[in-house]
Amino acid sequence: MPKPISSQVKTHTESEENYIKALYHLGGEKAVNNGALAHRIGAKGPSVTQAVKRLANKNLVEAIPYKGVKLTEKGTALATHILRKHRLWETFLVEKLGFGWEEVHDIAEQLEHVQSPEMVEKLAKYLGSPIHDPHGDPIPQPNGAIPPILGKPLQQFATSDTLRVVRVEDAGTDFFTQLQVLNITLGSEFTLASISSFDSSIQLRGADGTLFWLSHSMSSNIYVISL
Amino acid sequence: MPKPISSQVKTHTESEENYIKALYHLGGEKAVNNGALAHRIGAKGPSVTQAVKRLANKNLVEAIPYKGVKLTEKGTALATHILRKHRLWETFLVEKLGFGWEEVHDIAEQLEHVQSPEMVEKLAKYLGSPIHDPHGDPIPQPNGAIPPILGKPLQQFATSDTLRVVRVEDAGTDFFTQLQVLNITLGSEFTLASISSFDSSIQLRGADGTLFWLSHSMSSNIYVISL
DNA sequence: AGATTGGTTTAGGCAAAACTAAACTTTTAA
DNA sequence: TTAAAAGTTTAGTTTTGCCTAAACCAATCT
Repeated sequence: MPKPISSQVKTHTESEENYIKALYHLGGEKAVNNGALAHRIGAKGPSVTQAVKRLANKNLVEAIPYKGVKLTEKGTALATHILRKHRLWETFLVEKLGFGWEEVHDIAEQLEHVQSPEMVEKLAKYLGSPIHDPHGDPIPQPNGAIPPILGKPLQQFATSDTLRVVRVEDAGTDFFTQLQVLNITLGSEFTLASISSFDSSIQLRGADGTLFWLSHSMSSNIYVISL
Repeated sequence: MPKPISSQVKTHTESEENYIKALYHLGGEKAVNNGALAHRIGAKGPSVTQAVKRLANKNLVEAIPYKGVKLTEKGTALATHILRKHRLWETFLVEKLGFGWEEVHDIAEQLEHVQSPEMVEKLAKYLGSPIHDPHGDPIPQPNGAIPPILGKPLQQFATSDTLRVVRVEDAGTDFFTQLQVLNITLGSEFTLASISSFDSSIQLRGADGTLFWLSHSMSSNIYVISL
């Protein structure tokens, strides 16, 4: 068995990839400051300063001390590629393995670090080359292009509008279980029955006529289109 | 978006898991010496000595200096679980994504480190709870039980036996491409036409009557059953 | 403007995981 | 049975990636 060496050719560490992801999420083009990055990563300031130096050495970011960090073109390309993997895996976990929305994030966070370009494209094909993941988030394409971001928050619509849920923000387990309780999924359709002028909570009427209220913090994470 | 911290609960590092895997492969029950482990992992002696200490602290192995290392019960359980993941992922890559035999090992080596017991079992179910992977190797079951190891090397059969390929050893890319050239896959059936007394190469007759020779190094990695 | 506050960076530690060189066992062979 | 060869461990270094404490810049508030 001529297989002595584990021939993994990892071009980036997981930590590096996590920083790149965080920067993309927080800033995109714009510069991000140390504190925000530290909070997002879940590390302390000095760890971030240090990590940023390593990333700068690899030309993944540009940093100005005391000012902020931003992704280079190379860094942005890496970020979208990781995001592509993350969202493809989330799609796989939900559509093929039958996981619920709320369960897939942490697993996809591990899977996204697996490095094999061929696998990513075979996976995409296997899933039917989706352009949105189970939460409705756009899946970056192989060339880095980002499909349209669907919908607007419920608040931005008016009473008696007919709406369809096209995207939900990943706002933690409690949010998702509440969605499940209310039987709201991607594609659900409602009419906007009323908006409370007191706390801006929203009342919806389901297709079957049932009425229910959504708190502001719920509705601000639900994105819809008007039909 | 209350998602500041990446909540990966990794109980073992990848390096640790690789050592455990290697020990299982080399020794199973028996003790393994430093050199063999170093060769298998692709590291030098001192790195191994050090790693073994870390593993011993976690009660995954028992080590006697200058004598050897062996897995504890806990270590063996971890090893079979990793092997289960590895072989399930290989099955996925071949059967669902359409990869060839030879391509999947390195990718599965990354996927096997993803830690989510729920995912492993959903994946197994999704694949039809297989007990052998695409190479014919047994997939350890959730309780740690190892399904039967199929077949014996071609050498052990006699002229005019009718045979079916049930397993191939993972002997590197060249071996697999040669199999492909010869159109040999799991389930292929042959009769053993002759055995060279000179170099113990083997001549097979395919179902369609075609005759061809296999070198000893090829045939020793092909496992068959007699029909 | 000057001082206090807040955010950032440097300095110095620690653990994992690899390495080389040197010391130390164990085995083999004269 | 002792000496050389082979294999293993210790000692000390490196890099990644995190930490705390202390120093340092920047922005605000009186």
